[in-house]
Amino acid sequence: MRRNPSPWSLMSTQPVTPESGERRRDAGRTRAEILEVAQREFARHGYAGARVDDMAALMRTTKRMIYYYFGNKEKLYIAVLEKAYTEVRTAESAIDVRHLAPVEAIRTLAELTFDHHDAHQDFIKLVSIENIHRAEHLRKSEALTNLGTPVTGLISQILDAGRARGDFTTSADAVDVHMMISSLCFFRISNRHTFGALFGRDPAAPEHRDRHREMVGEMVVAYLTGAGARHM
Amino acid sequence: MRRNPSPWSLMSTQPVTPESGERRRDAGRTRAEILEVAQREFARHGYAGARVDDMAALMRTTKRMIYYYFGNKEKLYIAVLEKAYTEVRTAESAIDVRHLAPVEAIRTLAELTFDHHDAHQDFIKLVSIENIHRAEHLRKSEALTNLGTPVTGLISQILDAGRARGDFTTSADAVDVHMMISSLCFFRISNRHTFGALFGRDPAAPEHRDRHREMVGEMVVAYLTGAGARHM
DNA sequence: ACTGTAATGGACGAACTAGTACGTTCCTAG
DNA sequence: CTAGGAACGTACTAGTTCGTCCATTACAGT
Repeated sequence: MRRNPSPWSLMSTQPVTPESGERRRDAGRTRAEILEVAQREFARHGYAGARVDDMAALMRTTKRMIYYYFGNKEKLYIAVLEKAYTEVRTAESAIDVRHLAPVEAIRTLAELTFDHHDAHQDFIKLVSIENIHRAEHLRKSEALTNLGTPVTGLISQILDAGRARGDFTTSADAVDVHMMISSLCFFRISNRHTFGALFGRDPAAPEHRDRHREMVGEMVVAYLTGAGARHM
Repeated sequence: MRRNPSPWSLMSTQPVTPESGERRRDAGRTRAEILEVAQREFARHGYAGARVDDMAALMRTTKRMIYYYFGNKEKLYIAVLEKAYTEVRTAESAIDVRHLAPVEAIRTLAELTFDHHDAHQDFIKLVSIENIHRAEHLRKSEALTNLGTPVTGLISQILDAGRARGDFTTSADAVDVHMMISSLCFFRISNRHTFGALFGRDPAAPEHRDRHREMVGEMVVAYLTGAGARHM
């Protein structure tokens, strides 16, 4: 039942014996593989729908190891969430648009967010699943609740700079702007299946990506620069 | 274990004995109550997470009746989906913005969509759940796949009229515009829990509703009327 | 009243599923 | 080389969960 019988080398917690080929026992590799398979299975079937036995069958180790390293199904799920969120946050903090003028900075930020969502569809599924469960697992994780989000700070700076230059007319607040950008990037991935079934067009299909990316950037910029305003 | 032991009268398929008080046997009422409870439970726990036994405990009838009327869990779930989608589609087809000028028509459509999402959060959860399962149940329902969506036709008309008058500058297509509007309305409900946990603000809280409604309308109008354009 | 049938209830079973008891093997420190 | 613990595998269990069997009751038409 094992898959991928070919030799391979994944991350190892023990830097000793680096190039020595294959190890029979490698806690780091086993842990990593469990997390990898678990993420795929949870994303595919939801929390309750994912089966621990099925995960075990998809791994090069046994179910016993899942419980050895993670204790129970919920802790495994939380570990998957933590890993996924941490990766996302790492990528997010690498964004640097300080060298750009406010309008192009916010547009670039929106487009990078777009690309990031497009490239991490499993993560989006996990977030959707977590929302169905009212974020009860996310709230149990100190690692995640403490992990602040620097992106609103960045947006706040861009908005201030844009208002100072007179480019932005709205009094919009950073959290709201971030929410709008996320909305536009998230939906076309999260709802691609129902939307596709009802409208005959998979919104996450590659042929729409470039057009949608530009639309998202345009919408955000158009809103902030205040066209079509119904301001008093 | 029964709840609500008080007498009541819900919809009945048999119009005979209308005011005669209580009926012991009423297929219509039983069916309706099963669907009602099932919708709540599926929305709360997801498809796999919802328990048929739990539903039965929440009803004034027994689990046997669920299987008597719906056959199995999946068919019950599909019936819930069909009911929810049909209700939404009915409300949607009642929208009439033909008396408005294009700009205000699209803004009103966006705001009505916003209010509709805000008022039907259980439906949004069902859609999220269905997307986790790649819309496999939705696709099994002829009633749903045949049910075309008139909203894109409406948007198409508005876009044409707006372009004819020179109000709209974009070449945006109706399905894309509908997707953007849906994105903005859907996300703040579907992701309220994770977003709220990470940013300390529940985006679906009542105190943000009016501001967000206006933001959504503004974004759509601003985009279509083409402010901040990076057009070639 | 009477009878066929739709509607209903309760108890049960087979299969599944999270989690564990216990024994074994590999790796490394000393 | 050799403990001793970390890493691992097999087989199992206890509880859950979907679905069904069979008996029973209310209702409508005659």
